[in-house]
Amino acid sequence: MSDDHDLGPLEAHYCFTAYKLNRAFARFYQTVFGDTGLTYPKYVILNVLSESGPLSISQLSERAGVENNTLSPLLKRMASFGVLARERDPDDERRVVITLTEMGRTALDAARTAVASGFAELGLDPEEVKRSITYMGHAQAKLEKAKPAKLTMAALMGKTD
Amino acid sequence: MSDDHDLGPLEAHYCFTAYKLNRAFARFYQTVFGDTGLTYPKYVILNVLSESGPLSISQLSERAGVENNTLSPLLKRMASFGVLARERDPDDERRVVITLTEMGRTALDAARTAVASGFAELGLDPEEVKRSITYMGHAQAKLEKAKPAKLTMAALMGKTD
DNA sequence: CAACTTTACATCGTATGCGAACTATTCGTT
DNA sequence: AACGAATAGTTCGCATACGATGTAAAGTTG
Repeated sequence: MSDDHDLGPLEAHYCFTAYKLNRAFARFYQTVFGDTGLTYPKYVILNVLSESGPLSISQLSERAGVENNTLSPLLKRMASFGVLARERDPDDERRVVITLTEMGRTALDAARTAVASGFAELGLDPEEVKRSITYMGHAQAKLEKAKPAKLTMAALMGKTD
Repeated sequence: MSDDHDLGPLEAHYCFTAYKLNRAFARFYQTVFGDTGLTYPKYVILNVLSESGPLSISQLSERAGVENNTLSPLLKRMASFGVLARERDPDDERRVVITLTEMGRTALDAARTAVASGFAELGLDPEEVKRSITYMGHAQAKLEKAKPAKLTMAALMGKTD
């Protein structure tokens, strides 16, 4: 959609811009990762594990910003691919500990190099990016605190009672 | 993930921030729309149709920023819900023309009111939002032009040949 | 007019995201 | 020791996103 269109308030436009930017990034990563089986969420997880060391699924959920119910199947696929290992914590069997494997480290190194190479050619303005990150962080914090009223089916249909 | 973590270059951080902001917005809309069956992509489509009048699927794809192969099933669901109508163009039977129904207009009005109400409570800084939109637009344009090299399976596995 | 190319849309297969509900384990209270 | 609450993770069902492929219709060329 051209930016001539007005989706309503400024927030709606902001949302739509974030929607398009997110998918532009998704496509960029999809192109870089090609047919390797790697995806952006998997890449994020590998990075988090590389920096933090082994984590429980809940900890990983928190650091990677991915829901538990998204992580469970995702981590199972990654484990069967061989980039990480899942193990029940013997001290607390509710927990599963996720550890990067050697193959995972190798894959991450290669992925990081490919991504960095692609980003180097983008030519983004570092000052704009830094400011944008800060502003987006503000917006995200406020959105997560919001408690908007729910639309009902009756209201959607224009029925008043 | 806390922003202490460094995903690598500034671009990677930017991507992760966009990823989280997009999902924060998605959740916000999901909360507002509740069990009505409405979703953010459907909301965008209704808005585009409301402002542009009837469009072909390709035109809608372009204005809503949604791929044709995502739109086809989406529009079928929306048509069976009753908010829009699909009709083959008699002049060019390759094309399907999408038209908002009266029910669609009513639903969109209600949705816009609910969304605006939720946004009104957010308290975002208008100047930050405007700048952010501009910067994100720049980034999106560059990402869409990028032609990054693809990672191969061999490179992922650390094999040199 | 036939053959080929292009365009528009649809389907397939697989990916993720998330609300809801479920199962298993641990912790706290009585 | 028994029971309920809380925690951790899993599964279900449905949503979207998109590369690849397929079908049908229109346009172009010789």
